[in-house]
Amino acid sequence: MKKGEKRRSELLGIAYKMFLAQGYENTSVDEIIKAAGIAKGTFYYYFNSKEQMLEEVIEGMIAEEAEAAKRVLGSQLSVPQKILGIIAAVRPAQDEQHIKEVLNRPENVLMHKKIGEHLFNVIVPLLSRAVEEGVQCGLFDCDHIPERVRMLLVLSSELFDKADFTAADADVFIDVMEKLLGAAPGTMGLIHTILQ
Amino acid sequence: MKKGEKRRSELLGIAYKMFLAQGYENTSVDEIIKAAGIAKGTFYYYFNSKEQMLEEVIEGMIAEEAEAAKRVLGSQLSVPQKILGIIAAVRPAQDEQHIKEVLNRPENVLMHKKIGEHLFNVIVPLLSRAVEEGVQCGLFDCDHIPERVRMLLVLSSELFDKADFTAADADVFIDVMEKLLGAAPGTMGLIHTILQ
DNA sequence: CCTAAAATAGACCATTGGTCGGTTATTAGT
DNA sequence: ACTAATAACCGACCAATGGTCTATTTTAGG
Repeated sequence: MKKGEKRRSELLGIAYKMFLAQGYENTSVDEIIKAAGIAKGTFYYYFNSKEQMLEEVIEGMIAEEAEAAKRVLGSQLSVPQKILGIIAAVRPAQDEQHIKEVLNRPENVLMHKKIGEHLFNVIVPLLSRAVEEGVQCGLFDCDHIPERVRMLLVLSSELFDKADFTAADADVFIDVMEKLLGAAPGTMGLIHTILQ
Repeated sequence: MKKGEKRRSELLGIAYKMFLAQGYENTSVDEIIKAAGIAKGTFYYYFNSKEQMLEEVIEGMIAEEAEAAKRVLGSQLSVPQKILGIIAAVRPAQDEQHIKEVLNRPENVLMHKKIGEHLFNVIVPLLSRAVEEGVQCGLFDCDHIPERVRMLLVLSSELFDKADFTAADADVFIDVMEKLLGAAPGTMGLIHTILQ
C-alpha cells in the first residue's frame, strides 16, 4: 500500500471513530486534523470536502455489513434464519447500541440518511435472494420481491430507530412481514429473538 | 393582535416561503432579516435560534394539514375514501410537488425529518380513528391499530418521497395496506387515484 | 544527483449562527 | 401631560467552521 493510501485510510479510520463518538456535525475538520496531527491542506489533499469524507466513511461501514449479509446468504441456514441473520447484520450490534442514539440526534440526520440510502441499495438485492429462495421452496408466496423487501427494510429500520419499541410493535411487525411475503402465520416468529 | 405577534407571524411567513423555495440550510438568517427588513437583534428577539424558528414554521404547516385531515374524518365519505383523503391531505399538493425535491436535498434532511416526526404524531391518531371505523363496520379486521397505522404512514411517506415510484410500487403498497388492515383484496384499490 | 510529482504545511478567507449593549417606540400609572 | 417601565428594534461584533491558496518538504525514478 502506497503512503498516500495508508494516510487516506488512516484519516477515514479516525473520522469513523469520531463521527460515531460525537456525531458528524459535531466533529469539525479542525478536530479531525488535530487528532490526526496533520494540517488543513493535507486534509483537503485527500478529500474534496467534509461531506465527501462522510460518504467514504459510510461506504466502508456498509461494505462490512454487506460482507456479513453475504456470508449469511451463502450459509446452510433455513430461509427464515437467513432473513433474520441479514436483518441482524444490518442492525447496529448490541454493544454499539449507543450508535443508534447518536445517529438519531438532530445534528446527524444527514449521516443517518446517507447510511440508510447506501444500505438499502446494497441489502435489498441480497435479502431479495433469500426471499426468492423462500418462494422457490414454497415457504413464501409473493410477487414484486424487491419492492416488498424494500418495504420490509423500511419498516425494520423504523422499528430499530425507535428508542423504545413495544411488544405490540414487534408483534405487528412480524405479522406484517408474514403477510407481506405470503407466509403462513408463525413462519417468521423467530424474529422475536433479535427484538429484545 | 399585538404588534409583536404580527411581526412574529410575518417573519414566520417569510421564512416559510424561503425555506420551501431554497431550503432550510440554504437560507441564512442574514437573508431572512434582509427580506424582512429588520436587524439581526430583532430576529433573535423573536426566536431563540434558527432551528427553533424552523420548528415553528413546521408546526404551522402541520396544523393546516391536520385541519384538512380532520375535515375528511368528520365527513360522510366511506372509510376507504376517508383514509385516502387523509393520506392525500398529508401529502404535498401537486402544484407543490417541487417541495418534495427540495425536501429531499441533503441540506434539508433535518427539516424533512422534523416534518415527518410532527406529522406522524398528529396524523396517526386521526387515521387510527378512520381505521377504527372500518373495523367497526366490518371492512377491516385487525388489532394494534395505531401501530399498524404508523407503519402505513411510514410506507406511504417513503413511497411519496421516491422521485419515481413505479406501478409495481403502487400495487405492492395497496396490497400490503389491505393485508395490514385485514381488508378484502380490492378494498383499497381507489388509492390508485392519488398515485399518479 | 536532479527533477518532477506527491505530500504536507498553515496562514488566510467568507460565511454563518449567535451575542450584546444601547436606542427608540409604546404603554401604563399618577 | 409626564414619567417610568417595558417592548421592540438596531447593528457592530464574535467565534467557529468549511474551504482555498501558495509555498515548502519528501519521495521516487532516471
